[in-house]
Amino acid sequence: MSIQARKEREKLEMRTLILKAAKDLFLVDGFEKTSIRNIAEKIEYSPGTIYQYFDDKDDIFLTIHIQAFDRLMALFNKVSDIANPFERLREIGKIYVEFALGNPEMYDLMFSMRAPMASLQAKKEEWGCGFEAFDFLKQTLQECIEQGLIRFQNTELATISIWAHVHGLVSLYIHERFQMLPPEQVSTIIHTCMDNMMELIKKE
Amino acid sequence: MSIQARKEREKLEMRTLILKAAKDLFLVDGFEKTSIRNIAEKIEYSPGTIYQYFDDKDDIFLTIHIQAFDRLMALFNKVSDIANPFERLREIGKIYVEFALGNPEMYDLMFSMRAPMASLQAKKEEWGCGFEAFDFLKQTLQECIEQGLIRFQNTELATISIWAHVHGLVSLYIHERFQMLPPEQVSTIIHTCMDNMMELIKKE
DNA sequence: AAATATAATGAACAGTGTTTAAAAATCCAA
DNA sequence: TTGGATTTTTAAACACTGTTCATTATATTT
Repeated sequence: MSIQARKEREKLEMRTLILKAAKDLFLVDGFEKTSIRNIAEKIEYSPGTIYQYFDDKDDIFLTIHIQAFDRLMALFNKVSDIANPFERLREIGKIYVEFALGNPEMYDLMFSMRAPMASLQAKKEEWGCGFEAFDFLKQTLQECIEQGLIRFQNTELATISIWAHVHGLVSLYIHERFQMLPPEQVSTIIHTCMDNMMELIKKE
Repeated sequence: MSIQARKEREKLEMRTLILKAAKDLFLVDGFEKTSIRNIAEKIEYSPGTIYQYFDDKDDIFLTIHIQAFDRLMALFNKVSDIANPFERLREIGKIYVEFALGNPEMYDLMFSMRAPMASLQAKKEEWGCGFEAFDFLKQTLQECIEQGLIRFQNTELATISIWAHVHGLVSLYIHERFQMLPPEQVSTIIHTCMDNMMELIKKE
């Protein structure tokens, strides 16, 4: 069964090759402006070959989408051992903002892109990492509430509210909607907003 | 000068006709999936004609964009006479959420769409309504701070923070990122989050 | 009515995602 | 090692896209 093993390995290598090329192009030119022909050209294969390894363009997106959530989740896990949930929350926020600002196109793919979410619905079983990240935040806030550290009673409400707040900040920034502010200050303003939010939700 | 006046009127009517068709299609199928040929077909003209009235697809988008902000601003003006700035803020929030949830595609065009923002930059002088809406919120928060009604010191920070919070909520909803929640509850959860936020920022 | 100016058209260009029949490469058994 | 079966890659084709432009049709002015 050695030759079959190699075949499967080669198939996987090809998939990885396509994914890497696609991701590079998505992050530079965006999802819409990246064509299958662009990806094919980059890996020096014909466009048709790509359809041997992926159903369609959305399938490529979906796979990258899942990988991105795995990456974010890996970053979150680095602070999972912080005992104080409020301090853990602060670090989660920092990681989230850093991730978003450092990978704006990827963040967009993860939290804003509209089109391919429908096809993601279909393959829901493959997609668990998104909920995982949400639950990680939720768990931390649960502990915050239990220890009476934040001005919230309902865990789910707190999770959504805080996530929405941070998402709103980075989302408006990424989509260039802070044009009424001095461009060089925007990045620091986001961090000030984060600190401010932490103070706002802190009990006492 | 009557015939020239009529010509100008006809030109404007044609522009309006194109804009209405484009808007209808944008809101149903989205910006990317709507083609110039679709718009042309809807108004029963050839695709080339559209380029007699608009520079390109982005130009059509930009015009609709401006009109949408005018509409939002008109809604805001309805509550401008509420004396208590905190209550005015509450109503602004309601209007904003209602507008976003009632016109999700249009909201997307206004606050999330990435591509055509670049060409908007170029025609910055025509675009004042966006800043107007931002300033309206800012003015209200300024009054809130002056009267010691909210737990904020900095007006600009408060404006960005609150805007981001609400934008985050409606944005995640519109982009279908609340799939971990029971679908039928999502809408009410957003409103609960809004009430919660108002309580959170309220002083005392 | 003829000349001029304006507006609408449809074909053309270069691009898109995707499908498919044919060609090339690989594998396996004789 | 060779020949047949399988798999993989390819290029062409299909139906689209935004945009441009020479031609045609319409309307206005002389």
